Amino acid sequence: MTQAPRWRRRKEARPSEIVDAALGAFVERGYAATRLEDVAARAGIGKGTLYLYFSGKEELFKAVVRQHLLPALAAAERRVETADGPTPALLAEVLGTLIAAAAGPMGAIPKLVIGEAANFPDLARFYADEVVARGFGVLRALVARGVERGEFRPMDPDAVAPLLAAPMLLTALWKNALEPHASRELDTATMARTAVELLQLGLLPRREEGP
Amino acid sequence: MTQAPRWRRRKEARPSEIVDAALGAFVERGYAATRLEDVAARAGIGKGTLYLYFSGKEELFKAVVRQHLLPALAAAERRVETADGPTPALLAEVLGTLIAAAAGPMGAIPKLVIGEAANFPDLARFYADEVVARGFGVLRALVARGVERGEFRPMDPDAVAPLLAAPMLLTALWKNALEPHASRELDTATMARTAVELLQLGLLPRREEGP
Amino acid sequence: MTQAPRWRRRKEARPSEIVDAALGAFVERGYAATRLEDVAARAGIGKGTLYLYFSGKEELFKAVVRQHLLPALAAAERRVETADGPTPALLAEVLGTLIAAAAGPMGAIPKLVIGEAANFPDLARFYADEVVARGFGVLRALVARGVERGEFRPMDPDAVAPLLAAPMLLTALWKNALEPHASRELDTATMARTAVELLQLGLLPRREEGP
Amino acid sequence: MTQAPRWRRRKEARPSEIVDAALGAFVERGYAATRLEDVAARAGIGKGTLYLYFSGKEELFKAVVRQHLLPALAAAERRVETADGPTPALLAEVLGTLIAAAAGPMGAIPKLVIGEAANFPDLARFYADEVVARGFGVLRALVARGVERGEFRPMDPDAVAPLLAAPMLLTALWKNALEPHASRELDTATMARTAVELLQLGLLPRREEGP
DNA sequence: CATGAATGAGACTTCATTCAT
DNA sequence: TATGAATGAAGTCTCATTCAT
Repeated sequence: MTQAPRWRRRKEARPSEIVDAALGAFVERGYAATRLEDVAARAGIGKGTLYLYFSGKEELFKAVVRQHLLPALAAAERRVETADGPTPALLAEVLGTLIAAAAGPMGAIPKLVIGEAANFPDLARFYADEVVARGFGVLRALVARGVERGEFRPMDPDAVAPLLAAPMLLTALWKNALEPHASRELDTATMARTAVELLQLGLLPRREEGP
Repeated sequence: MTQAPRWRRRKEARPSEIVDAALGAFVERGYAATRLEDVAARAGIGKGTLYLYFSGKEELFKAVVRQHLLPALAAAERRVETADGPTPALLAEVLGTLIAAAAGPMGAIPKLVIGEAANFPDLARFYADEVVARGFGVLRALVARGVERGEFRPMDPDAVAPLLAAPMLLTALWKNALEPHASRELDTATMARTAVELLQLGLLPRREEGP
Repeated sequence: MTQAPRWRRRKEARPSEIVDAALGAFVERGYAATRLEDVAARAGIGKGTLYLYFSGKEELFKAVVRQHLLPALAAAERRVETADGPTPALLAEVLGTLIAAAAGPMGAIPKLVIGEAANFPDLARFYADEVVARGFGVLRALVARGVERGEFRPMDPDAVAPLLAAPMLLTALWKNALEPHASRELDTATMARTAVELLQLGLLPRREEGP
Repeated sequence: MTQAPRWRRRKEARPSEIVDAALGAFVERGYAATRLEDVAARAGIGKGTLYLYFSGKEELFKAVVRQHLLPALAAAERRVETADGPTPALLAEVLGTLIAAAAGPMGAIPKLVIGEAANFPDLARFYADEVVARGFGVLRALVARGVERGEFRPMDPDAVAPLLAAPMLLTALWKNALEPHASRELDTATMARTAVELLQLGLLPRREEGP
């Protein structure tokens, strides 16, 4: 149907297949302990084929981070921008979604970036400025919206945003790093519900502060 | 009093000096990228001398974690157990202390453990069960105390504890992994103050819930 | 006259185009450091196409040597065989031509062969026996001619031939290997003139040796 | 007897042992085809030990060149500077020595440098400027001495020097690269004698040029 | 005929660990 | 007890060669 030249079809799918394989491997063993040969095996290709698509381990790592985080982030931004309705409900929804996502495999990425930040300064910068800052931005906007509409107490959105993100981070790291080895589980649903409840209450205007 | 000749003192201090050197090295480069030769150099000893005190890199890593976390944890436990006075104030104090500590070099340890959890399952288990669980225990006790004394709404302390820990974790990781590379700083003091305010309000009994 | 369709011309030219491309690449980077992909690119063909004409890198190398040296050698042989006139003038002409040729790109071939002799014994043998020996043969014939005609002192042509070849070799290697990196140039014309002068005088009969 | 610290004795001999082993290996197979593992085996050490003394293959190569050529060069310089007696005899002695040396294993170094010049520009520059230029300098001084003392015709020493060097170069390359594979040998002694004879005669004042 | 995607053997290099001194 | 020279397993990366298209 498409006029794709013979081999291209495969070639175009490859990078993304490799990145997926790499994510899996990195998540399981960490960046340093992952052998490129394993990544290749997971992707069902030869060792050298990796180098047709990525200039080395480092580039592959960066590609993993970029490919898996930016789409999710963009989705979150859009959700908040286009939302209407009461802010507390929006907060509940966003927090719930984030925490649920953090419990999944995507939550392994922060672990990777945090662990390797010292060895990949530019990746750390990218992650800090483009992912974390943008993520905080979404939450800041959410808080500002609530404050403006009188649904939240007047608070500095810059100071509050990290606190909204914190439960998600904790979930991501616990679920992807420690829980597999721990003797007790964390109930994500309860976690999310409690977080929303606690933060909502913390943000709502106190009665005596009202008019 | 002890008949130990002077130079024994040095010998007895060695393991701890080495562990300190190792912590510094691990924090700066991560576990895998740290060369034992660098640790030895930091400790001012020869490469081979390390092996007189630790059986290898792995043991050294575990010693780092054990040595630096358990004392802080024990201190926190004692503080809560022996405290009297209103719980909200105690919460403020504990959270403030924890977040401040997380911003310091000790906050680098979670980063290490999280990053290497997959490669050191028994260390991960140790950390999850002995450090995290015990840490949560302190916070759980704190919440339970407030609930019992009617200072907090009735809530499940198990569900709330992680939420109290989350800002500390975020601080630890941000300060020790990303901020050195990021273009913006996190104001720890504001962070702590806002966290306390938000969580206190979220925990306090709502007026209409009172009698 | 031939019924070959036009595009066959291209096909027939291919091997020679490839050999030219290979010569350029080998000369620039050396045999081992030359990637077949670069040769293909220089020749304007695909990597796999090389293998339709040459069975591998080694064959290609041999083809380069054979194709570029034998014609020049045959020309030199013919020149000496058919020459008449005084031998000193012929010596001057031949030496001048050889040194001039050595300064050009063809002079890069000795460099290649010499550098790879150990890895290509049969090529080394071919070069030693078919190129060098034949080349020496031309010079030997030249000297013998001069001796026979009483224009040169009686000398062993076998012993003199290498000495006539030496300036050419030095020129070839200097121009093609070292000069590009050196801070001083070699003046080929002066070199040739001085060589001819020196060798002519060295070969001419001394007056007291005459009758 | 020496107060050399335990391991030092060995450590100090090592670099030179390794360089010797490397020279042998490079000469036999060429730079690119030589595996560091072979060099190590020749030196009787482990693969990794090489890296305690040389930062890599490239450094090792450069060390080989520097270590083996500069002493011989310095010796030649001294010989000419301190010589007295007639210049033609000095010329005979120097040329004879050089050609004899070129026929030995040291003569393999030019082959190496020439073959790898393109891949080691700085080594090529070093060799061209420090070895070749200095070598030419010795010969230039020799010629100038003869001219000044009226033992040689007035000639430009700069133009003559390369011609004196050429037989040595040819000997070095033939003996070390091609002859092992060729069916005929080059008689070094005859070569040297003929070269001296030819060049001396070429340089001596012609009778009619005298007063 | 021509291509270039895919491969995997092989080389360089690093570094945890050992052990003679 | 302390050292650091030595080691070799293991990992990253290159590139000649193959073969489906």
